[in-house]
Amino acid sequence: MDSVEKNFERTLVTSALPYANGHIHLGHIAGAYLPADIYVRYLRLRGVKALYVGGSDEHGVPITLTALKEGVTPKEVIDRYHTANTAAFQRLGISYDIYGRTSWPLHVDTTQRFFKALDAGGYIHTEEMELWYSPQLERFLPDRYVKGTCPKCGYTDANGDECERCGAQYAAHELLSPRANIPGDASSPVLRKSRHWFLDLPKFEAPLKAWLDGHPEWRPNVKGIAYGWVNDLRSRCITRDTDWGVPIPVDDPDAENKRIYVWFDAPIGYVTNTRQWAQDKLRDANGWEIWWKDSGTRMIHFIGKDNVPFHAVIFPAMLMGQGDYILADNVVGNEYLNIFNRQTGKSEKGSKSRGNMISVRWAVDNLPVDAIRYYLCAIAPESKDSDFDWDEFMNRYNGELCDVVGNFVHRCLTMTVKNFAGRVPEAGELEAADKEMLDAIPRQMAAIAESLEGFKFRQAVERFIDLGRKANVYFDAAKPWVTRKTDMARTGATLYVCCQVVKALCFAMTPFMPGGAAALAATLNLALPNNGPDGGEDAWAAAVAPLPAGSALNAPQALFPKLDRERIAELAEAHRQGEAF
RNA sequence: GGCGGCGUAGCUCAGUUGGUUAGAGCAGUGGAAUCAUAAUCCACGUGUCCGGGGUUCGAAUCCCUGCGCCGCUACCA
Repeated sequence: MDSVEKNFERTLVTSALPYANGHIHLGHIAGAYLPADIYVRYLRLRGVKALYVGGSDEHGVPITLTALKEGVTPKEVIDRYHTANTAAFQRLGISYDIYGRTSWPLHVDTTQRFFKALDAGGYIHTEEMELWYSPQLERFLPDRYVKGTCPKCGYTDANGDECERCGAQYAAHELLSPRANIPGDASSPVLRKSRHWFLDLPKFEAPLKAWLDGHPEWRPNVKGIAYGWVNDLRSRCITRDTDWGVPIPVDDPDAENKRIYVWFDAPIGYVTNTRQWAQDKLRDANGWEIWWKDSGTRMIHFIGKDNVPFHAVIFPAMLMGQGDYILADNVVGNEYLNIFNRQTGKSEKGSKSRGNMISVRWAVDNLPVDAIRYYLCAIAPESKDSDFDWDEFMNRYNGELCDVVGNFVHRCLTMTVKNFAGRVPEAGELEAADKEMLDAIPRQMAAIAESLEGFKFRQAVERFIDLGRKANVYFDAAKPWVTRKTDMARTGATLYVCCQVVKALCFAMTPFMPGGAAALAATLNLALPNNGPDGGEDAWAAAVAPLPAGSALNAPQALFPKLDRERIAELAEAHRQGEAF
């Protein structure tokens, strides 16, 4: 909590912009979205000024190829997925302050400003390249859309510039028997010359190293990948032969049929969307600048590991080239969530061709949101890949969230409401065990906060469950159902203490399970704060203040209904049949 | 090939800057309890800390090396 409050006045949180060429799935959520959302919800509870920015990434060649295949316009493709993904995030409770689009007109301006500043700084030059061109489609093809025979080992399914089998890398013209890797394109691609714009990454080597050296606290996987790049920087092509993207802001006929590379403009989308937010919400065209240019802003990127080079090397270099932008304080890169296949006993990478993806829209149609959030947080792939497994999903949700925490809350509130007329009892005389339990509350809350602030979400949710475990032990030892028969004052003391735990649990669960938290807050007649980017009261700190004796309680309901084994088996089977997308 | 991450109990994983008999949850066995969402609590662990070598009074932790899994390798977004 120190680093959040001591050094920074506000926190800007971003989640990677999902590509608007498909539905988001649980793998995306576990890595880049749920941890970010939990973090932001925590900051808001603490009253920290926090802005959470996301949006759709809507440019690039793959979208145009999807449009081509379906016989629709690229605009129709991005509208479809932007709408679907916006709804999916909303239903899962991913609480963006703004979920924007790189197709917004404002984004052309932001992107071109970035490009021009880099150009003016001498960080951009042009080079002539030889690229694959499809005579049939009359367009250039990125390497991923060209296959052929490896010149080194003869593998017939080699990529355009690299062989998956023998690992060889080669120039485009060395590939044998090139063919387009696009359904419906039977032509043989040919090489054509094309002039492109390059970002001079080597010029940023020293500042990038200094910046990375200043952040030893980052996750090892992120630092490893970032240093790997920074120790061998090369210029990077930032334009493409396509008409779907931001026009290159140069006065040059060669730029006419080209656009800025989608990977250059995607992270700039964070800036655009902040600008749009300031315009819409603050009605202040300059209101975004404090979030990007003031040293009091702490910027945190949440991404999957595939995104590390862009967020820990390229985008920071682009920001450095602007002159007046801040850099990220942390890049929280996650590994991947795989799918565990019970039939084979093996972990599988999620892929469309395998049909083993679980889309968010399918998940929220069939499962409680809190259950999804709980499980995905509990297995977040923070240091290595993890597996989604149906049996584990049910066992952990039922056995931990429902049985340990949910049931504790329920047994405590039920007894209290029945025996004390729906009010928190008087504390009366507290014994050693009571005081110990009360003392454990702030201790455990601090431990959860420490985990969250260190981006250790699995640990945080585990510590949350631990508070429930401690409470059950206390409850069992105090035996209020026994003392009730002989000593109502003692029973009242026990339940008073338990009610304090329940209140803390309510606040502690808010970032992870906002649905359950809202239901519990209603039962306790507590108001959870609704802080926004302007910050507010530190409700997390207030969570450990006691719920006064006499406070009215409503009849409790099960916060987290248990999942039915047969229903889960049905869903697992549907998933196995490829119906979960 | 180069680079990075990971390898700890049947399973999933924790193990700060090297320090007493290496921990938790789940599963399993036995017991207690009956307030509660048939939910809880207590007891029970002979683990080659992936193998090998080294540094050290002392290594799961640091160094070297081998093996295994995963990923990246710059035109996949």
